[in-house]
Amino acid sequence: MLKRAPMTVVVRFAPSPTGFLHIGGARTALFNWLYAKHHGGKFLLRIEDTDRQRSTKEAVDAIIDGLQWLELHWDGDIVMQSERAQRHGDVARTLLAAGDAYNCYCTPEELEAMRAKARAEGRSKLYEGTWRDRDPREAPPGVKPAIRLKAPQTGETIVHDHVQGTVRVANEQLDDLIILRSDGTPTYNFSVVVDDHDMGITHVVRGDDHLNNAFRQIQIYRALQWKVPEFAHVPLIHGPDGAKLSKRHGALGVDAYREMGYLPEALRNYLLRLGWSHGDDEIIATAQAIEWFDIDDVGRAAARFDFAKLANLNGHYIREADDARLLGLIVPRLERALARALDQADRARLRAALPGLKPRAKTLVELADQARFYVEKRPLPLDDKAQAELTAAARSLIAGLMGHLARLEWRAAALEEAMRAFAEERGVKLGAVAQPLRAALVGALASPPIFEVMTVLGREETLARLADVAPAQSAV
RNA sequence: GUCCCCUUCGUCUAGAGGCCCAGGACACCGCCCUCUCACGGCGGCAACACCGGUUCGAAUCCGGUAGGGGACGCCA
Repeated sequence: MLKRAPMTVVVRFAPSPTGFLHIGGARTALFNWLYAKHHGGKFLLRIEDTDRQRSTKEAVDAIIDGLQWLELHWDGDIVMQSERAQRHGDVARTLLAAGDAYNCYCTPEELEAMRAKARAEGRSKLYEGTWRDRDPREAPPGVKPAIRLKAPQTGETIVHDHVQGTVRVANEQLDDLIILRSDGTPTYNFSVVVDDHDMGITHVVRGDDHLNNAFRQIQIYRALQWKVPEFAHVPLIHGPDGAKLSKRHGALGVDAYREMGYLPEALRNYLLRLGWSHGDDEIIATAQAIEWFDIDDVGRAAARFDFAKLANLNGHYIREADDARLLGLIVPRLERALARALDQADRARLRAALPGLKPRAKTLVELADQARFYVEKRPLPLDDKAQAELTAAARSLIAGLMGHLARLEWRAAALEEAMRAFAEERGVKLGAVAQPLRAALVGALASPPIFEVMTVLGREETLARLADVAPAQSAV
């Protein structure tokens, strides 16, 4: 007996380029990618651009950029569905020749009437099979026919779905779908089947808005006598209010998340946990996800998008991120904000400041924002609270401090020791010294530890910033 | 309207008949740490949609109800 070689998994992500790569699509891509990696299979990319009206080059680029940013790399060349129209037409005509499909000469008006009638009668089958058995010689002259599949009229079509379970529908609910339009172009459901077959797709993992399409597609596979692939229809992502995700709540392109300062690994981790879990684990590195992921474990219910949780995860990954990498990510943001290029000294200072900045930011936007004071040119802008903190008393206290600072060894520990001594000498708490210093050095009342700030800033810059707020010479 | 799917804390989820008067995480609220803000630690609030049934026993199985979602194109 012939032993079949273990099936190699081949999956695909097949977006239609009518907009950016949105977050739901990103998750579908992630699940496909993880499934392929887990099984040592292939992850292919196919662009479904058969709708020439709505497909754009920009959208194709956005999808490619998005996948690359998320580090979801595909295998082989990108398949452009539009380039396969000839093949689709050939297969459709094969079906026609074999009698498994037929020409339909109905006009749009006739179809519209049928639809209205079906709805009025509470039927889901819209096309009545008018031309299914009618003699083609009765075809009205001058009307170009569309080709319809001669779908089974009895029995049922069953999908053994890896996520949804066994779903069945009576064939009498389904009508004869068009596979080739009257202009000769293939329809979506037909192109998908031909392409998935030709690409050797073993597992179709996609959004569950396609579950209904699976029935039609299976009928096509059967008519063609092709092996039906495995299916896994993953639930859609909803907005915070439970309604379909809209732009307002996060149906943004992944490029928007990048702009908002999220790290790709954080987004991957977040998207992974939306609808899938591994016990109580929350922080799951990609390598670990590849090891654990199985499409059968994806839940069937739609999940709501939650920015707070994404932010929390992002904070975690920022803390874990390499300083050099973060520096590279925030420099362009700072240069934009400051409207000037950062030099080596600026970069060195930021690099030194990063360990203290990291635990305080949830996004790169926050990180850059909080790092800004380190490279701001004097005189440092002070926010309202810092302004209020710098009372006359606080300013003269700073003036009194400057003399000490000029002589100190410039190390955080030594600075702290000296400040504590200074505070004690004056009979005040350390905070009474630290907060005015922070106001003057940072321009705000929240920052990394003030002695660390002073160390990173250096003696010269520190004293200069203090001098900027200290009362003129004679003050004590 | 028709077909299909879904329903555990506010949110993401664990849970596959007794381990659960339901566990974790985020968010929120306290406390601790502390020069501020974070991080971190500790603690708290908070859910099995509803109604029947099966069973000695149900979040887990079955049926119904309600609510939500998706699909119904010569769009993809």
